[in-house]
Amino acid sequence: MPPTAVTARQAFDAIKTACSNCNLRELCLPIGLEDDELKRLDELVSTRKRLKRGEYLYRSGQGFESIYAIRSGFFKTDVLIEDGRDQVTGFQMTGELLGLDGISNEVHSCNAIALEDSEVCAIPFSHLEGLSREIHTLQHHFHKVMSREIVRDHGVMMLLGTMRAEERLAAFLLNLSQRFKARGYSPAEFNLRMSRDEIGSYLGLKLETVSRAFSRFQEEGLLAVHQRKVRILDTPGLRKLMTHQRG
Amino acid sequence: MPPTAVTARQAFDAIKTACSNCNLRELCLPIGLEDDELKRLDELVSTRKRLKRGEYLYRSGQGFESIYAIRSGFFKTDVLIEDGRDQVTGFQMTGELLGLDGISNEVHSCNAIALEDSEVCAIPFSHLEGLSREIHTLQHHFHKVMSREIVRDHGVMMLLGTMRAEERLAAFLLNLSQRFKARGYSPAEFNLRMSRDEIGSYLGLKLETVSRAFSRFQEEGLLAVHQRKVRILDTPGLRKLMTHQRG
DNA sequence: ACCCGCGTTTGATCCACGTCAACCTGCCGA
DNA sequence: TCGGCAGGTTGACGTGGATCAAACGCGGGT
Repeated sequence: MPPTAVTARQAFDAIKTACSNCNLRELCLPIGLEDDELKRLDELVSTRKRLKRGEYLYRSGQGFESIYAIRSGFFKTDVLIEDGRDQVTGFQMTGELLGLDGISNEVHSCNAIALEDSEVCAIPFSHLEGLSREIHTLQHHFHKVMSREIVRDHGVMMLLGTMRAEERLAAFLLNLSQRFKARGYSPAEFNLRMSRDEIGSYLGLKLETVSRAFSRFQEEGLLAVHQRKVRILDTPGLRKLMTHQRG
Repeated sequence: MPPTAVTARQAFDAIKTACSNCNLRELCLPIGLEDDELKRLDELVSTRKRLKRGEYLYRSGQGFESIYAIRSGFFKTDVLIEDGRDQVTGFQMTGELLGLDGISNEVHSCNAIALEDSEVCAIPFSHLEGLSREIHTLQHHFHKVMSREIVRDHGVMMLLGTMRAEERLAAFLLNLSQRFKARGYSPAEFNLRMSRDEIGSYLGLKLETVSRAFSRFQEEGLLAVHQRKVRILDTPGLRKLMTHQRG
């Protein structure tokens, strides 16, 4: 089948937003939907949006009307308060949803910023609610996604509340590793999309502490770091460090 | 209308679980429902359950099938990991929902423990999903509740990630105060239902640090504490301490 | 190829909170 | 009434991570 066999129609289909031909459908909202249900989901995922590195997808205080599924790229969400403090509340990658925080008050309660050039599908929330009233599977899956976010947050609370610096970083790296793996990338070698400062903010540490922890892991042969390039050499070692180290 | 005018039927109605005559209906799931919708919600809130102080409502790992609305009492939720660490992830009071964490994996991911004698309404989750497919208002309200939980968790992350001990305690007390107020109790004077250790776990501090912070607030005239009895004397002072104190 | 600037690394010092330990206090049961 | 004890307070001391400061090195622009 030579390239010339690609019709205009096919080219259009390939470009247009559609869950049914998105290779993330096993990762994203459509999980478990039947073909005909998937077609209906296509209808509501109307808008696709590209963002350059550093661009805001939404800002705290802005009106909420859509949630966003990440098609490609990498984001962070953060909260900031008047006195200048800010807390990175999460890093989101391909297939994950952004904007769930906005549902409660119809206003976004954090900022979402692209850490690399990215693309998202905007899903008007009222449409999603409408469709999930009709498609049980979609409804249930959406509830699971929200619940998973709550569970994840509890994990971060545990991390921030009880772990020491190196344990936090180990937990962070293992989590990233596992998520890259789930997306078909190497769990052992990846590029960090965020700065030491952003990692620090997420982990409740200063960038110097993060940097030192990286250096220490390297000394101990747990991983190889060079700037933002990380190669994990000893996953069990990291895991042990994360759970054990008490007293 | 003398007491004898209370019929058996009315007495029964007063006792039986029913959102439509629950005085929490403005606080709890039924918010915004029409009378006829409220009646339908009554049907699904089938079971009421009493718990004594210290009893578990559910445990981490247990199968999930219901969420719970607190009718009266006070709870904590916590997560614990093998090595003995535990993190209190929240304190819940009248009108709040418990169990949202269980939706994601059909298994509870934390423990819920009554901190005083309490009563909850069990809401079978599949029924709730069913009904919320029919009642838009209920669906939307439920989504808001879940989203609010996410936003709350972000607030705790901010607290754990960026605040110093006294700021954390101030934030905690102001939050409690505001929630008591919303329930018609005094925002200035209340009894803590939890120990210093539990507060510490929630705030990522040791009980000694919590105790010292209390003493310091007392010295500074911000509040009067005696054991678990707290009287807030200077709300603006606490608020200032919470947001300002940088450098 | 060079320079400039930001993100990162590394070192020296400081301090908030943790740790350890003693003591206090209100409560409950005998 | 008393004794025991769990929870809370207070003090002395240690330490992990923050802070301050300096130097490094990579990437982008000219």
